[in-house]
Amino acid sequence: MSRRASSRSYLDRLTPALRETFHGLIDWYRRHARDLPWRRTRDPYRIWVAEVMLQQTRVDQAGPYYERFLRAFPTVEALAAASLDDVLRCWEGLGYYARARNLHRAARQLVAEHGGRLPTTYEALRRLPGVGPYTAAAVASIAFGEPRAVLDGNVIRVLTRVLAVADDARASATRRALQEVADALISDEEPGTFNQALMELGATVCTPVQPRCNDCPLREVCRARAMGDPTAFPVQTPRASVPHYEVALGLLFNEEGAVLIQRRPEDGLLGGLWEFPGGKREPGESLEAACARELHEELGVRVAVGPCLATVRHAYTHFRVTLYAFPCTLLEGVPRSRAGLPLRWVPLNELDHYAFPRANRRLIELLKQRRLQPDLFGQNPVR
DNA sequence: GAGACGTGGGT
DNA sequence: TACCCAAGTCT
Repeated sequence: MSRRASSRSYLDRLTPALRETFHGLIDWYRRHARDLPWRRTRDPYRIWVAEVMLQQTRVDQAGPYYERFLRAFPTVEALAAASLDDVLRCWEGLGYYARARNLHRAARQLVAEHGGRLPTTYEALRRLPGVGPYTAAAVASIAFGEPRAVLDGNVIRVLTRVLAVADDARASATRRALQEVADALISDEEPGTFNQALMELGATVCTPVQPRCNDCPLREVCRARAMGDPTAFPVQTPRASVPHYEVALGLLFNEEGAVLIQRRPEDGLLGGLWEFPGGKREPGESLEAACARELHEELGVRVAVGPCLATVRHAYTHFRVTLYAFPCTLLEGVPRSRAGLPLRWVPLNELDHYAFPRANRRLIELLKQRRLQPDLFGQNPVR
């Protein structure tokens, strides 16, 4: 079963009949393609934005963001001229915020060095921050007609099923061999359409669960279907379970009723987004103590911690958190970020002007609902 | 190469 | 509830 990684290949499974059937995907696509916003444009910038938004993101979720983002930043120049905060605010809720930071950085790079135009080749696109093999192939083929095969989750699923690939689909040797197959199949006349056809098939017919094999144009040549259980492919190793953290957040109000927020470092998790100060509870520590300790460590102040006002649970990719929000009263000191992060006092009705992580935003919504019960805030009036 | 990096929907 | 995962990229 296992071969030397350097020699792994599935090209010998590409029979003439199978190649012919794959070629028919372009016609299938013309009849079944969904009408999606980014399929109505030839503008390379718009196609680029769409492909970045679609990384690890469902079409239904990206759709509204795509429209809104391009209204706000209709051109490379407009995106380059915007502040990162404005870009992140537009991206809030879409996740993987490095995509927005890289898009912004790449736009500035293009304006500074490339006349604000997108590169027209795979190799040149690949050099832009946030543009990996998938995005470079997608933009090069769809916007510029370059025959470069995309290999995304959809294509991997379709190919491993049709060819009954029993190797771990996440292994790099398998990826390379599948890329080789996709390169061998792609249409030289309509590479962009072929790429989208293969992805569309994976997204709408050859789905992870309950694939619609009876509607599949590849059903006659699909080895997985012949074997009886298409969902046995792609073969992947199960993920490890994720840790769960408890995080105490401090709601520190000033005399005007504004609350203190701080901006996260621009690299790493949720980079560049704003949040309430706080941090993880340590073993044997109460949540209230964790809140006071974190505010002391981060802001150099001593606070009295009131009763918990709200909790939010949230699942990230590789861990899980529960947020606990505590109203805090300043006892000693003036808040200053020890890490040199930007701090700001913000009236509750202006929190919408800042990009927050989803879990923080849900917390804000809960607190707004309780504005009519000022006693909940104890000695910290909301108004 | 393995792990970091978000979020929402489906089962 | 808990787990899976979706048009990936970076380090």
